[in-house]
Parts: sequence; structure tokens; C-alpha cells
Amino acid sequence: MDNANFFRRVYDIVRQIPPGRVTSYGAIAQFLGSPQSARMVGWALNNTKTELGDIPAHRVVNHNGFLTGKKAFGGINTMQELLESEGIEIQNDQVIRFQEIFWDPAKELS
DNA sequence: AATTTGACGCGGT
DNA sequence: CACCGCGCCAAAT
Repeated sequence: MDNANFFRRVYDIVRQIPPGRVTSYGAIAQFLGSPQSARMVGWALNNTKTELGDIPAHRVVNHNGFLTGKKAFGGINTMQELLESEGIEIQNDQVIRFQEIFWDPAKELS
């Protein structure tokens, strides 16, 4: 993490999210030192699909556990399918047990 | 070049 | 409990 690029850092963090776990935009933003820049995290993730890295952006949802960005995955169910294939239960576009599988970068990476 | 909007989050009304 | 507005920064129009 030499480069202090906001986006680059987001990618690095998201890449470290373990399977079966999820995190939120705000958590990442907070870890980056800008708790109120959650929007930028969203933008960064949107770029991930262009970045062509193995970035599991589907493991990042909003603070409520809703799959707000599923549309950006091309297919409406793509994000959900990916999560389900990892053992994460989704219901009504929302992550079940969100709090239980929540992965906090500031806590896990600290 | 200026304005709007967006995969957000939180506090206030 | 529902709706509104603000903050933050970058990209799209």
C-alpha cells in the first residue's frame, strides 16, 4: 500500500475480504480515514470491474446489508448468486446475518 | 467549464 | 417512522 491512492487502497482492502464474509462501504471509508467518503468507495468498486482484478466487490454492501450495487454487476442476480455460492444467505436483496458475517477492515486488518 | 449524480452514511426534522 | 439535507470526491453529461 505504498500508493496512497484512495481507489487503489479500496481495491487492496476488498481483495482481502475473506470468503463468506461481507463488509460495508462505510467501514472501508472509515478505515481509509474518511468515514464520510463512502460514496467514493462505491465509485471505486464500480471501477473494479474495469480494473480487471480479482476484486470481490460483491462482498461489499451498504450499511444495511442490502445489495444496492447488484445492477452494476451486469445481471441483476449476479451479485446475489456470487454471495450465495460463498455461503452467504440473501433474501430480498439483503444479506442475512449481516452483522454476524460482517468483516471490519479496521478490526481485522489493524 | 459548470452542474448533476452516484454501489453511502448519519443526523436532524 | 418517513422524509430531507449535508458531507465527500470523482466521473459523466
